[in-house]
Amino acid sequence: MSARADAKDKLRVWLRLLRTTRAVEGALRESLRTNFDTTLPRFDVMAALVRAEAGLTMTALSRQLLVSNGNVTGIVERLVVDRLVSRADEARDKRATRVRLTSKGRAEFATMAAAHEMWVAQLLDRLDAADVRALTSVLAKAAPEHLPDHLNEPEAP
Amino acid sequence: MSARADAKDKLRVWLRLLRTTRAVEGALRESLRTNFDTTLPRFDVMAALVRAEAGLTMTALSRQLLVSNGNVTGIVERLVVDRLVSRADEARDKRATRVRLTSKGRAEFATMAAAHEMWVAQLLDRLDAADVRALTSVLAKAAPEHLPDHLNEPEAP
DNA sequence: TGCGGATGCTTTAATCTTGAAATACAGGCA
DNA sequence: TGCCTGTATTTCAAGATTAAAGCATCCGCA
Repeated sequence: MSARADAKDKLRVWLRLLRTTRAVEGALRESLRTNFDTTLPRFDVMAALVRAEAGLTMTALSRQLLVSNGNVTGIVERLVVDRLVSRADEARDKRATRVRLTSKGRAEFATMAAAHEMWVAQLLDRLDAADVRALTSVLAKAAPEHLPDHLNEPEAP
Repeated sequence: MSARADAKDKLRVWLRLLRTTRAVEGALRESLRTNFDTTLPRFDVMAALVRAEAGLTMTALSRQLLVSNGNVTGIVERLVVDRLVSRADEARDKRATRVRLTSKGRAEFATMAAAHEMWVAQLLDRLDAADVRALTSVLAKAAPEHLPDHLNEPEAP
């Protein structure tokens, strides 16, 4: 196959990927809003934090979510106001802040996460196990780690 | 496989899908900014318009891009200021507006689209033809048309 | 004809998002 | 020690995004 045809096929599949992702994201956003009165970015931040018992720095958060540093500041700020996360000075590095889920945040996230998992399963209802495996393996090859430099996330310390 | 394990696998693959899409989108956004001093939403609107010789209404645009109607108003407004698209009253329906690429818009888009296609091909470099086919067929099953109602786009008149 | 619900669009407030600039601190090295 | 560069974070301006409200128009139907 010519490089030109290959590029066209990749463009087509990229557009399809983008469209599917947007549709699923939109459905999840709507569900989060109507059921829990919250937003996708807030959910994403809490999801990143729930696995980090000891909390994460702002930079670790922004790298994990692939969003800008300034963006995280605002989302965390609003979560702090709602007492869902807390901030504490990092002992070893006076520049850094350690962000953690509060117990309230942990409790609320648990409820939302269960619903979220169910919604995703419903949205991807038509995919069978083989589809999921195929998708997983293709995405592994195209994964962010293989993309240009500035998108790469340095390994944890 | 249990429904529960199935749900977990779907959640995992969804997170991977989201992350990959974000990484590619981020790279494309950066390339558009540094090379053409424009943004992804502007590019998306122009891409939707380039295939519609006769133009599109605001609603058709917002449905095609899966974004809200109010959002399109703002993006088109800025494109009009830059003389890349034009607005005209729709003859048959006084509520509607028909948006078109100007010749300047068409020319600028042609240049950007060529680069964009190349960038996408590079970003998806590691996928071979079989991967692209597999991805296409899986996404076809999970496509937006199969997602909840409010995400569906009614067929053209 | 005229009513009533539906549709197309814009506006608004709130949130999200980015990229760049500014501030503060860290760490290596002369 | 003192500087220089790099890192962590916040702030800012501009743009993007949504949901909801409001206005104008359309269309089916009594």
